[in-house]
Amino acid sequence: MSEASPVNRLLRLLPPQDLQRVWFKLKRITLVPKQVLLEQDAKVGNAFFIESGTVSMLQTMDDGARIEVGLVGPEGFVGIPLLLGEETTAVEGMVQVEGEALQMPAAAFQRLLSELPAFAKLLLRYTGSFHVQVAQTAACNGRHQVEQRLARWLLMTHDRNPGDRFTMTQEFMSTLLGIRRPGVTVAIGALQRAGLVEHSRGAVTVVDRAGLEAASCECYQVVKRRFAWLDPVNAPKS
Amino acid sequence: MSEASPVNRLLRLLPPQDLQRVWFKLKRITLVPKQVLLEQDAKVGNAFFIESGTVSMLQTMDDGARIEVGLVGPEGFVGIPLLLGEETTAVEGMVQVEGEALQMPAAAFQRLLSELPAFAKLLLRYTGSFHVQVAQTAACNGRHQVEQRLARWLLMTHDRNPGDRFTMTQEFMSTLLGIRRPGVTVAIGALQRAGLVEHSRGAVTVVDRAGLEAASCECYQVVKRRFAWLDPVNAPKS
DNA sequence: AGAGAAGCGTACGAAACCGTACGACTTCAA
DNA sequence: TTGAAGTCGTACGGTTTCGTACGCTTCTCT
Repeated sequence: MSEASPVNRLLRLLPPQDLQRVWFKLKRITLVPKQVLLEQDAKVGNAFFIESGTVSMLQTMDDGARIEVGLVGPEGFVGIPLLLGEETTAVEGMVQVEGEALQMPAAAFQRLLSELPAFAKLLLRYTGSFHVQVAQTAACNGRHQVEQRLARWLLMTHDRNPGDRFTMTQEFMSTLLGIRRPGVTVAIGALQRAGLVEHSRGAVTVVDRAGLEAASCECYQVVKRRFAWLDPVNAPKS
Repeated sequence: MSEASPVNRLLRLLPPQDLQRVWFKLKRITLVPKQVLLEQDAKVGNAFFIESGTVSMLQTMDDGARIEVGLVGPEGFVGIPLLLGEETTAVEGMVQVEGEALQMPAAAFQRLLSELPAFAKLLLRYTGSFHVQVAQTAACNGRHQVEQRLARWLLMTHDRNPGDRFTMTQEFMSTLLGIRRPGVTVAIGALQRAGLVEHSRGAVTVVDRAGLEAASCECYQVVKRRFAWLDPVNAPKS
């Protein structure tokens, strides 16, 4: 890889000389939907800085049910266990929307962490924000209704991807939200009747973003504010 | 404080010379039920190493509803935002069961983190385990039933406190679980009829721990395994 | 073109849980 | 002692969500 010009927000916030050091160890890869970056209870072999697309962090239950506990896009990275000194991960990382990532082997990642304090500091701060996202999801799952949660999820996905249309089946959304597939049909139907989204076979389009924010629970805003520190300064969405 | 002899697992796992350094900055305080250690959206003034009792990490919703997203006892500390370089906390820390803690001012805490790599490494690893606890709670809140969740919560509290009896109103439990108060009456009644617990006005007693584990969801075991690395070697509960 | 698979809309009874209310009993302070 | 507040058991209708099933449409492969 020649010139250091990442899209990833964390990498862009690095001091230029640190970025050079980090850049040498990165390999650009393609993210394919349903691709598993972090396998549950397995060793973490790489860290991934997302360049485009989104990755879902999932818990798998004993009965095989899965549910999303966090979402990572170009604002973040996958591989928190490496940063915190854990051998394995309890949370699975699966690609949700196709894109690209910059991959770094675990050994190189950990060496750079100890050599570049700014790098470590940045990733730790991201970890804190991500932690809030997971905590808010826990609260949201406990108290809020399906329609609100779906609206929140659409907004989070919208924030992390260009354009307003996402390839996404109801089946997949139902898994991430931890609900029945027909539950998605009903909830998304309600959002569509309200003129907030449009959906067709295997895709959803955000039509009225402000309306969608009003339809979602406060959890969206709470988490967004926590991530505001790494937003591009002059690039609000739409 | 004279001799460095903490109960707290994190402090006990420190190298002796590091513990000496840390010990000087600690002040022993009493934890009173409902006391707030970390105020939501406020600056974090101190870190707290729990010596006895438990502290709930809570999210407060816009409608005033609260719900627990994590639980800290003598195995851990309160103040993760300080470790990760955040100014404020989005999660409230409130004492759930009375006890004691060792308190350290934020400035001293951060200085020691940079001077004692083993200290920082230990707390980061704890943060990883705690993160799993929150993620599992998110999944649990989304998929599991009230009775299972209550059983899990009783087990987590039991692990972190001596004896089998806890002072605890149904009202308080309902808040932590994010459910109605009569929901607790019903759920705890079912557990009592099954001979797993006994409850009277303002208190719950664990009677059949193994049975309670069977009645809870797998979330309990998943999280417990993640915290096993800091268990006392020869002190399994009951 | 035809068959199969994938994705979606809808329906229905059942279960879980909610919001609320009320009464009984206990504790505590005046 | 007596009132007030705290705590708990119970009940009831209403809402949300579940589990499941079925049929329609669209896509894909041969």
